[in-house]
Amino acid sequence: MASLGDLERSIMDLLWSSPEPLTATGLRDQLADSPDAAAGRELAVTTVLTVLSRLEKKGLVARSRTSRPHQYRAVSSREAHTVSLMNEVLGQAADRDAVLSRFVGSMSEEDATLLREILRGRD
Amino acid sequence: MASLGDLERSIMDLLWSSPEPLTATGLRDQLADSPDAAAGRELAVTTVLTVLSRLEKKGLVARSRTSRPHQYRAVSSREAHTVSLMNEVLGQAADRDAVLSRFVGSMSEEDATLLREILRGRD
DNA sequence: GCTTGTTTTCTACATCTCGTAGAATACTCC
DNA sequence: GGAGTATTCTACGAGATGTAGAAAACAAGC
Repeated sequence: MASLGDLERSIMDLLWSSPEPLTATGLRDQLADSPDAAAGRELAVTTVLTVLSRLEKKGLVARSRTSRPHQYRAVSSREAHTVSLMNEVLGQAADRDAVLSRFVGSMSEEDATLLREILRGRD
Repeated sequence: MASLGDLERSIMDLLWSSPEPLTATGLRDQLADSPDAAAGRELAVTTVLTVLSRLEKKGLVARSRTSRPHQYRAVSSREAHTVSLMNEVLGQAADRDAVLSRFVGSMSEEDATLLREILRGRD
């Protein structure tokens, strides 16, 4: 349940960045304006709607059907999603200890320091 | 470059678990014996060979061609692979700080303790 | 060297996902 | 109830994956 296609990701990026829900047309316009190579295209609105439906089915997007141009928003934040993915990956590992150990070993000194602080804050 | 299909994963699991390199036939037999639902099937050897070739192309498997039944082994350990995936996920996050923070927040007290010890050991 | 059994490569097809969008349908508002 | 706008249905191409037969390559004995 992890991977997203390029367009799916571009759309999620816009939704994650937007504090307000967006419409399909709004998204289409933002995609066209985006400097992002993977997104800077002139897409049909139906294309965006199709992808939004798929994202909704995947549980990443929620839509409000009350008003007519439906309003779309990300179900969870980008960070929450990233963490879900990390936990998904970590979850299917038999040996958490070894994985976490290697994970920490693979990170930069800055990240390690950051992690220490986060752990200090946690209770 | 992340996701693996069910059969690919079953095969990688066997390779990761085996201290010795395995042959296609050996893998086929182990797959047949496996209680794993996703793997407990009678596959043709050619099927296993096809998947092994794909895994080799993905850089997950290496094979020795010197002797005739080729010997296949995982290029890196299961843990190393898991960590790669975690870093891949984390790497595409703009805000590492927020992600790591949430990640730590999402873990159990045991894992947090584990993490503290790992960080203590690290220098 | 040729035959035979084994192993590997080539080729192929079905299914699924994703990008893409036209056709058809559903709404809304005047 | 039209006209315009928005959504759903349907569809197709490309790529990934599961699956395996046909063909080619190879090893070993005769």
